[in-house]
Amino acid sequence: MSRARVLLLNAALGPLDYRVPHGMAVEPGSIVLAPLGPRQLAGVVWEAERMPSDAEVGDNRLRNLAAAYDLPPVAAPLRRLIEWTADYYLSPPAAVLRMALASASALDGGRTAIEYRATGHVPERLTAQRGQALERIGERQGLVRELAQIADVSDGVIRGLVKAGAIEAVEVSIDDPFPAPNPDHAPPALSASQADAAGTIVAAVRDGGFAPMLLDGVTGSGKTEVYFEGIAAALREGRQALVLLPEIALTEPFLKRFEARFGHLPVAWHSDLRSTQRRRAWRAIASGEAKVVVGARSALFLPYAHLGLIVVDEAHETSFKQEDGVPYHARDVAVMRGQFEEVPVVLASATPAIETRQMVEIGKYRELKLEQRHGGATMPAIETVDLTRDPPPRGRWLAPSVVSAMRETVERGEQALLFLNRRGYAPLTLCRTCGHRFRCPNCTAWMVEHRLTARLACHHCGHVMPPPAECPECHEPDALVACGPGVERIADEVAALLPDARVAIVTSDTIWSPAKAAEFVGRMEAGEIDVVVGTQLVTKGYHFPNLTLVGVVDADLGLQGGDLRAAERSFQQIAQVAGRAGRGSKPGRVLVQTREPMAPVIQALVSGDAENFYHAETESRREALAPPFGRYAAIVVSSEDQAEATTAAKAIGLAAPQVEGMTVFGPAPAPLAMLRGRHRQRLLVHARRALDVQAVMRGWLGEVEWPRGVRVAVDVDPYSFL
DNA sequence: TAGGACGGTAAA
DNA sequence: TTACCGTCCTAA
Repeated sequence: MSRARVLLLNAALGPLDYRVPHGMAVEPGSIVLAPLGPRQLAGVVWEAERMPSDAEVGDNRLRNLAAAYDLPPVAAPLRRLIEWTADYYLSPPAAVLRMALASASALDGGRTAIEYRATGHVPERLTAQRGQALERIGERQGLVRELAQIADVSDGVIRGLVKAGAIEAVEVSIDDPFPAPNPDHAPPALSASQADAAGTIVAAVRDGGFAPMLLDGVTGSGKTEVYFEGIAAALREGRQALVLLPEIALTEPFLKRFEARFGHLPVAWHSDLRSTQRRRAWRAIASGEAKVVVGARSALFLPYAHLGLIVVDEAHETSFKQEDGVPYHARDVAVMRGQFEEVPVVLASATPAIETRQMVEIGKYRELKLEQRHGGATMPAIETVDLTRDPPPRGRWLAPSVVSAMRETVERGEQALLFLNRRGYAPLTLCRTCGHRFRCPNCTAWMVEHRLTARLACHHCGHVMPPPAECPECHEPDALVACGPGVERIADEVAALLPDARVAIVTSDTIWSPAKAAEFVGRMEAGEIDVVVGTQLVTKGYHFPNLTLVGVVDADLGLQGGDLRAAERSFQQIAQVAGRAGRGSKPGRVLVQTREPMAPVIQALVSGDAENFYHAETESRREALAPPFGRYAAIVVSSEDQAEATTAAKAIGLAAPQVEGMTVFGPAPAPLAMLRGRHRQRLLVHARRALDVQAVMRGWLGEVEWPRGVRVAVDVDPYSFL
């Protein structure tokens, strides 16, 4: 009897055994439909020996598989990746599998229509009309109505011929195919160092095999053109290429550049796709028809038919770390996928993460360096503006020197960008009379005022309320004041200072779709915007030749909170936003407002001596055995009931095993002690590199029980300590 | 006694 | 996760 172990799309369940009915052929990787209780669920056949199940189920208790989908099986490298990801991030394999089978409707088939064509069989009763129809239709194929028109007979005649067996129905796909990008459409003229780097990537793609590379080039050095050559090589080899971008807002400029280079658009994959687009893209990826896929991190787990290259652009971006569901880091998983698929992986960044630099250092990744900006552009000069010496007037946030630089820039007909990583108008609303602060009822967070949409909003749970007319505590009217700046408030300030300047606000509130991003890019390029005020959304990817001034409104913002990566992240963010300046023929200037101009991060930016800063950061991490020299894992215990969360967290803490090389801190209230109505306690686990911390934690958490309302989430390699 | 809320458990 | 079952409670 033939049995199959199936991993179903049900995160709560391990693999289950089924009987394979007669006439059904399955192999490891086959996508199947299996009965589960009263329902049917999709799943994938797995090697039984790799997916141990708790107890063997006797043959007599097995149920038959309901169906095998007519789809290519999930290939072994992807199955290994799913196992690895589940194992490393302590997540259910089924939850990872769900990301691979991303679209339930994709399994059921593409959009089809029924067309008809002649079979060659001559019907018994061959009337004049039937004869005419068959003669005129010949080899042609089409809908009943179309054939009737061609033959100049009524629909009935055609239907009669179908019944008589002279014409047959065929199911055809009516999804338009994705046109294949052409590697020879418009090859670029590369600089010597670009050509060098491109040559290495091309060779790696041609040779095949796992080859992790860091493409480390200053902002504006033309990294995209370089890895495009790798994509061209993959296309010539008849293989697929995957490009991961950190934000869907960045896909738009990418698509334009891609189309200019390859003549056609790549296939886009992101959370904003409509279900029909998603289904079509998934099927094209699985069949191999989709040659180049550009997408957000979720594109990483798709079942590529012949993958030849993976590119992670802006690889230092923290948005590659997924925070909910399976908490994986797309940059790290991309490298693992490259290893299992045996294909090169290019991590592109102007400001690589310390983890990535360390891999270069120990010789695991090859480094491709681009030291110069492309096309003769120079790196912008970075200057500090000491807010303690050159302070803005009361109630304003732009220092006089920044204002005059901005004025000059706009008067020259050039564009300026002000960067502040704070959405909305003001981060806190306060009652001047009684001191009441507006806080979110569900989270440990202030309600942020948004004037554009006229409401207060919580940035963590989405709770909104209308702007209050009076203080809810003391009922004093006109006593409420907005505290601190957000991008909207800076935009107001710019409008007051330069009344004629055209100001655009760029945040996830205004750029929430690729279409919106395209519109913004278009207005920027057409010169319809003088000053952009934006959050981290504008720090990367964009290329505006006429943008010559960048102002960083608050460089100290990112250094708060004592996060282990705070200094590194500040450096990356400011270096990236500075990199938007002077990308064309005109030189760029960057003004960084800070209260601590002597802080190492700021000094590193101003002096351009990043190496020293990185070296110091790396050494302090090494000393603290912080990543990548050691590992952290966070255990977040949450419940709607505060006492329940605390009790469960304590129980987990008490059950912590004594293991050499592992230290457990906490429990303590998590940094956001309340989030979306759930009280949160956190334990932080630190482990030496060599320790199999996942195995220890599996054993540990497997022993502890907690009540139904308590959720325990493990985050391996957490990014937000905040 | 019907019906609903809740908790426990099986699903192959 | 979802479905189902038993228990307990309340309303009628």
